[in-house]
Amino acid sequence: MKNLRPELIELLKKGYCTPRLSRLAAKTGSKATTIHYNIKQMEGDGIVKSYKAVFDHSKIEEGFCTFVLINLDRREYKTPEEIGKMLAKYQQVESVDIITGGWELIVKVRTKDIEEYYEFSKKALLIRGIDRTQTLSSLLEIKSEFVG
Amino acid sequence: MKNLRPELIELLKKGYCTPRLSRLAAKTGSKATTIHYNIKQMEGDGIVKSYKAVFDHSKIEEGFCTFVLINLDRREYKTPEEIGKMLAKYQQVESVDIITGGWELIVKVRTKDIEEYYEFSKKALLIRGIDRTQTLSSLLEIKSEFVG
DNA sequence: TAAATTTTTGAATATAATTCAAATCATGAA
DNA sequence: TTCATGATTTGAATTATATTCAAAAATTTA
Repeated sequence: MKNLRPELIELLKKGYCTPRLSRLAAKTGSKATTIHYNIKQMEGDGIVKSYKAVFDHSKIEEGFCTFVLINLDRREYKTPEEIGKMLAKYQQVESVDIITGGWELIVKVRTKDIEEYYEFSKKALLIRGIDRTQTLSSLLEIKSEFVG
Repeated sequence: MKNLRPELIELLKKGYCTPRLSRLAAKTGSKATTIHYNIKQMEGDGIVKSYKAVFDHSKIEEGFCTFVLINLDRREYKTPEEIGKMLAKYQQVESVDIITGGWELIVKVRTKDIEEYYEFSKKALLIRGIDRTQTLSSLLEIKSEFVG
């Protein structure tokens, strides 16, 4: 008998959820069929990309969160987009943005703890094309994607 | 006949979604009742906080994204937590973290455009307790919460 | 104003979630 | 190892919900 949680968490992070039409109908005062019609339309228009679960990061081995500011090495002629796409492949990386200001990239990383972050940084950040990085560790998440 | 989209978007941002047990069952090879049991358990343990929709920000008046690094004014004796909680109240603020490094706070902000960001910054960032801010505008979101 | 289009609705159907009792599996004490 | 206890999985029955579809209402266009 295997532990189903890890697999369920991975699937629910990406999708495998669906809107509750009847609840939305009750809340908005419309009929469920009307909600259905409107939501299918939003899905078709690409407004809604997916439905997913929001987790308590501290309870799924993602308790350590950092923002990494990245300066590229101009001599390597790598674009921010190329480097960004490489970083985006890591499952620890929650977001990657190309930015204006003193850095080319900002990356949000979630790991279990500082040790896992160290291992991540060695393989992901010590690469050709990245000149310098500045890691900002989150001490407290006051607000995050989920407001509840 | 009112446009239902704005209301639906607001509700779906926070919740009003539910896992698709039968799909998860098919995917994992377990029975739907087993998935049900396991997910209820995760909900009870506080691992799952909610189920929500993921939107294409560019299609819901949130096309402009910035990261704001904040230095507090020590003379005002406000804690990062106090200032952070004030900022968290704005609906344009996606996340607020207290961080280590050269700044006390990092805030992720989503607005329709640069004009709305300017209005936001005037009322949210020009307050007692905040000394200096550095705004990093996202030019391209290479990866964000949703991977698909 | 009429015609065409979009949106809402109700009724019928199809799917899926939930409940619950029984069976299976895992764990630890004797 | 065996037995007893608790946890997890399962199947059957029920309940709730989503989906389909044709018709009605509302809106837009000509």
